[in-house]
Amino acid sequence: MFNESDKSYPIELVAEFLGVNSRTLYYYERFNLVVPMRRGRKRYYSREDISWLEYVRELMYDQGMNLRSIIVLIKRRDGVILTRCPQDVVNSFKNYLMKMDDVF
Amino acid sequence: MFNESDKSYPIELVAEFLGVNSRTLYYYERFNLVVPMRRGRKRYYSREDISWLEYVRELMYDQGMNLRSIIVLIKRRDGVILTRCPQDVVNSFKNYLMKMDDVF
DNA sequence: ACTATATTTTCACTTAAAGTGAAAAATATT
DNA sequence: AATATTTTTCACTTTAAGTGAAAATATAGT
Repeated sequence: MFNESDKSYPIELVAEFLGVNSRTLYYYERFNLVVPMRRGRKRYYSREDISWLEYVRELMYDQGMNLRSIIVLIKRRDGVILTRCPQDVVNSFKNYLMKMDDVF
Repeated sequence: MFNESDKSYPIELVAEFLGVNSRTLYYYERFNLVVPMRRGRKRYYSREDISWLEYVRELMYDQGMNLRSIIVLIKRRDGVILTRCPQDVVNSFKNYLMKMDDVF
C-alpha cells in the first residue's frame, strides 16, 4: 500500500536539508510555490516536494531567477518546469486563465 | 531596397516611448538584453528592438519577472521568447553551452 | 583649434523583492 | 496548568533593478 516514496518530512528537517530557513518555506507557501500535505496544522513535505524545492533553489541561486518568474513558468505550463513541479503546485494555479486577479 | 521597418531611432526617443529612463536601456545592454545598432558610438534601435523591449517591460512590470529570468529563457531558446527576441540578442548568448562563466 | 551640443559612462543613491531573526500566538502533550 | 512544538507576525537586512547628476567622450559649427 505505502512505500518509501510516500515518506514525508517536517519543515525543520526539510529546511535544514535544503540549507534554508524554515521561514523561507513558509514564504514560498504564501505564493503556492510549494503545497505541503497537512496533518492537523502541521506540514509534511513529500520526497517530490523536496526535490522540487531543490530545483527551485537551483533556479533562484544558480541561475538568478526570481520567484515570480517560476510562477509565470508554472502558469505557462513550461515543459522544463512541468517535469519537476508537483501536481498540487500546478493545480494551485489551474484557474489562472479565468481569474486574472490571482497572486499578483 | 529599404523600407519602413528598417527605420531606427535614437535612445532618448525610444526611452520616452517606452516610458523608461535611457539609463535603463544602457543597463539592459550590459546584459545583452538588447543590442542596438551603432553608427559611430551612437545607438539606433530598430522597430524589432523596440517591440522586443516592450515585451520585456511587460514581462517585468506586468508579470513580475526579473531580468535574469528573461536571459535564462533566451538561453533555453524558450519558444514564447524566441518569437519576440531579435536574432542579435539570441546570438549574443549563442556560446552559453560552451562557456558557463558568462554574464553570471 | 575652440566652443557648444549631444551622447555615453561613472558614481552614488533609491526602491522593492527575497530572505531571516526574534518574539508572540496558537496548538498540542504530559 | 505547565511545557514544548509549530506557526505567524513584525521588523530588519541584503541584493537586483532602476535612476539622477555629474564627468567624460565624441561630434559639429564657426
